[in-house]
Amino acid sequence: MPIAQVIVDVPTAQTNTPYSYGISDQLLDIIQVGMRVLVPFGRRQVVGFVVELTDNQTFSGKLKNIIAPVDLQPILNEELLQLAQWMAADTYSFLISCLQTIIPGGMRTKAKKFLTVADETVLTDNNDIFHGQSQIEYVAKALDKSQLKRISRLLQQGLVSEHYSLSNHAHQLTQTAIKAAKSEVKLTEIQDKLPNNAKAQWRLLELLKQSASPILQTEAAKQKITGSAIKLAEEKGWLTKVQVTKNRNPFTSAVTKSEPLTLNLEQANAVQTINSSINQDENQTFLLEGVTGSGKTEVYLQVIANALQQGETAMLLVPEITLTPQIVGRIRSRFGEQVAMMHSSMSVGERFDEWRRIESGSAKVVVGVRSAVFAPLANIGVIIMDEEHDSSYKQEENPRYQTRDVAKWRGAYHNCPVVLGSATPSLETRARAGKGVYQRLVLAHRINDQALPEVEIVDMKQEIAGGSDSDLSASLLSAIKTKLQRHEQIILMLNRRGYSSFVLCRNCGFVPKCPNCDISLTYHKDLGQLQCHYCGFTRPMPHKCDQCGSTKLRQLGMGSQKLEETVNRLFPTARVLRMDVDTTRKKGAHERIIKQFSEQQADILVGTQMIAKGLDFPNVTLVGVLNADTGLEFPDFRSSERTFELLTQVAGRAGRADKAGQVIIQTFNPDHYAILLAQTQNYEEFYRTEMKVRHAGKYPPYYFTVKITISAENEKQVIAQSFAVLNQLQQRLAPNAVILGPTPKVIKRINRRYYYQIIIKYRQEPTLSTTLTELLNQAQQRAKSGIQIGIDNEPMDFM
DNA sequence: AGCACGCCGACT
DNA sequence: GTCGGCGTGCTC
Repeated sequence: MPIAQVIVDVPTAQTNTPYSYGISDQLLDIIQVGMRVLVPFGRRQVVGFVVELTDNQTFSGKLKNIIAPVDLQPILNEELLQLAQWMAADTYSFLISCLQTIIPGGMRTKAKKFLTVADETVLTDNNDIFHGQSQIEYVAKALDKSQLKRISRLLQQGLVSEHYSLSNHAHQLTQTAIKAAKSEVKLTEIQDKLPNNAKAQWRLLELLKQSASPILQTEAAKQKITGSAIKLAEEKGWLTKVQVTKNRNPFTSAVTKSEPLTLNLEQANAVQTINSSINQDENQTFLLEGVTGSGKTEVYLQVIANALQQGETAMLLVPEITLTPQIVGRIRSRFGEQVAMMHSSMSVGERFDEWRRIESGSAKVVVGVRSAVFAPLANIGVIIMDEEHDSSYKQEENPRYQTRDVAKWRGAYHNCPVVLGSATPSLETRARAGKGVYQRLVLAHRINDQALPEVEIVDMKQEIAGGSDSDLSASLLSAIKTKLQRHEQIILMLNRRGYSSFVLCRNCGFVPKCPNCDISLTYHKDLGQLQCHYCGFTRPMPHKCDQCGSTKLRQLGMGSQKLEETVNRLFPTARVLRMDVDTTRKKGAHERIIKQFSEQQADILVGTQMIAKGLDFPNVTLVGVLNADTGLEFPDFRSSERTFELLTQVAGRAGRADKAGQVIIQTFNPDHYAILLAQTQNYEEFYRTEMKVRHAGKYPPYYFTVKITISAENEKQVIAQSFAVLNQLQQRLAPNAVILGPTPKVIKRINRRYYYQIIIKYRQEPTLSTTLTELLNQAQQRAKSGIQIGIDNEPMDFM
C-alpha cells in the first residue's frame, strides 16, 4: 500500500519535513510524485507537494488520506524537486517556499476556507460578518474577537458549515466554439425546411457543414451569426458548444526571419569553444567577457542554434529591464515559434501558457528574467546568462536565491555548459575565471572596430565654484545644444539610487519624514504629494513648515521629474521623454517609451538607471550622466563596482552606428578610480584595483558573506535579540570568522519596525550552515514575541 | 501559520 | 461556579 510523502504548505521549522498520507483506492493510479494534493492537516485542509511515493511506513501514528489532487499532471519533475531541496539548504529557507518559487506565479494556489450559512436568520443577525451573502471566505485576520466567537458558536449549532476550496489560479484560456451535432446530410435537410426569412439560421447551418472542426464563436460572429442564432440552433439540437483551449500570444508583433551573421575571429572562437562543450555534454562554466558592442548576442544566438541542432534545448536569461522587444525580437526572428518568453510584465495567463509550451516540449528556447531559470525545460544543451553581474538576478525576498547559482546547478544536472556574459563581470565571476574555475573567453574588439565613445569628466565642485548653480554643467549644456542642432538624440541619466527630491524648510531646516520609516519623504510634483518610497505612506505637500510654520519650503535634490522640467525650460523646442519608475508603472509603458524614442519622436530621453541597460538607439550621440557619484557614497562594499558598471554601460549607449559618440559624466569625485576607469572603459584595470580593495577589506570574492537581519517594533528588543544572536554565533563559529555588528541598518526603521543586522565574513566555516539552520529553527520561538530574523546568504549589499 | 488545549483571573 | 484571557504545543 503506497504512502505519499507530502511537504505541506505551512512554512515553519516543525513542518519543514515530509508528512505521510495514505492514498485511497480511487486515487491510487492518479497520485504521482511532483503533483500537488489537498490534504487534511490538523483541523484544516492545506495544499502540499508529493515528494515521494513509498511502501514503508515511517510514521507510527494513524495516517490520513489525501483528499484530492490539485494537479492532473505533476507540476514539478524529478530535477526541479531536487533543485528545491538544494535551494532550501543554500538559501536557509523552508522547502515549501522553494517549491512554491519554482512553479510559475500564476499556478500557486492555497486551500481557502469558506463558511456557508444554513439558516437565513443568521444573515440578519450577523450582517457585519456575512454582509448578506450566504457564502463567504473565512479570513481570521479580518475578523475581531467577538465575530470569531460568534462564528464558532454558529458552527457548533450547525447553523453555519465550513468547507475548503482552492483559490483561483491561472488556467488555460478557453473559448466557446460550436460544432455540428448532426451529419452533413441531416443539416442539409434541416436547411431545406427553413422558412425563407431565417437567413441567419441558413448561414449558420452552411458554416457548420463546411467545417468538421469546432468553429470559434468569434469566427462565427464575423460571418454575421449572432449568439442568439447559435442559442436557437443549440436548443434545436443542431449543434453543440465546446470549449477549445487557446494559447495567448505574448509576442505583439510579427517578425521576419533572420540569418546568422558573419562572426569576427573572437566571436568565432567563442562560439566554437562553447559549441564543442555543448557537443561533448560538458558541464563547463564560461565567462564571455566582451565590451559593449562586441557582439555577445550573436554569439548567444549561434550557440543556441547549435544546441537545437543537437536536439537539445536552451535557456537565455536576461536582467529585468533588458528584456525589451529589441532583444526578444532578435531571438524570435532567428528561432521563431520555438521561443518561449518569461517576463514579469506578462499577465499570469500568458506566463501560464508559455510555461505549458515549455513543459510540453513545443518551446525549445526559453528567454526570460530571473524566475525563468526554473523553466521546466528538459534536455538542456546550454544555459546563458546575459549581463551576469546584474543585481536583478538576486531575489531580494525569501528564498533569496542567486540565479547564477541555480543556473550552475541546472548546468551540472544536465551536463551542459553555462555561459556568463558581461562587459563588466561581477568580481566573483571574474576572479573564478582568473583561477581557471571558469573558462574565460574575451571579445576585446567592437564589431567593425568602432571607436569607443569619447568620455569627458566634469568636476561639479569646480562648476559650483565657478558660480553655476545649475544641475547641468556648461559643457553638457553646449553639447546638448550642438546635438539638437544636428538632429541627433540625447540621453540624460540620473543616478538616483536612494537619491531623490525631498523638501527642506529654508527657515529652520526641517525635512518632512515618514512617520513609519526613518527616511525623508519624496516629493512628487504631478500628484502634489509627499511619498515614502519604503512603505507607501503619502501626505499632501504642506504649504507651511510643520515645525516653524514658515512658508519657505524648498524642493531639494534632483528627481527625474525636476530634470525633465529643467530641460524643457532650457530647451523649449526640444521634445523630451521621461523614463523612470513613475512613467513606466503601467503595463507596456516601458516598451512604448522605448519605441517612441527609437522612432525619433523625441530628442532627449531623461531617466534613471533603467535607461542605461540593453538599449540600442543608433541616433544617440550624446549621453550625459548628471550625478555619477551618488552611488559611491553608500556604505556598501559594492558601490564602486556598481558605479563602474553603470557608467560603462551608459557610455556604451552613445554612438553605436556610424556617428561618433560623446559621453559627459558629471561628478563631485573626479579622481575616484571607478569613475576614471569607466572613462577609459578599462574593466581589467578596474578589476585589479577593486580586487586590492576587496582583499584589504576582507570582502567578497576573498571572503564569503552572510547577512543576518533582526527586526521588531521595539528597538530595545531588537538590540537585545541582536546581541543574543551575536553571542550564539561567537560561541559556534571559529575565531577567525569576522562578525560585524550588530549595527542598525542604513534605514533603521521601515514600516514601524526597527532593523539591525549582523554580517559574517569567512573563508572556511564548516559549522556555519548548521549554526544558521539552528538559528532559523529558533526563529519560530522568537517570532512569538514579534522578532523576525532573516538570513541572506551572499547578500548583494551590506545595507 | 492556524487551531485546540489548558490553566489562571473576574464576572453573570 | 463559568467565561474568556493568552501561553504552549501539534499538525501525517
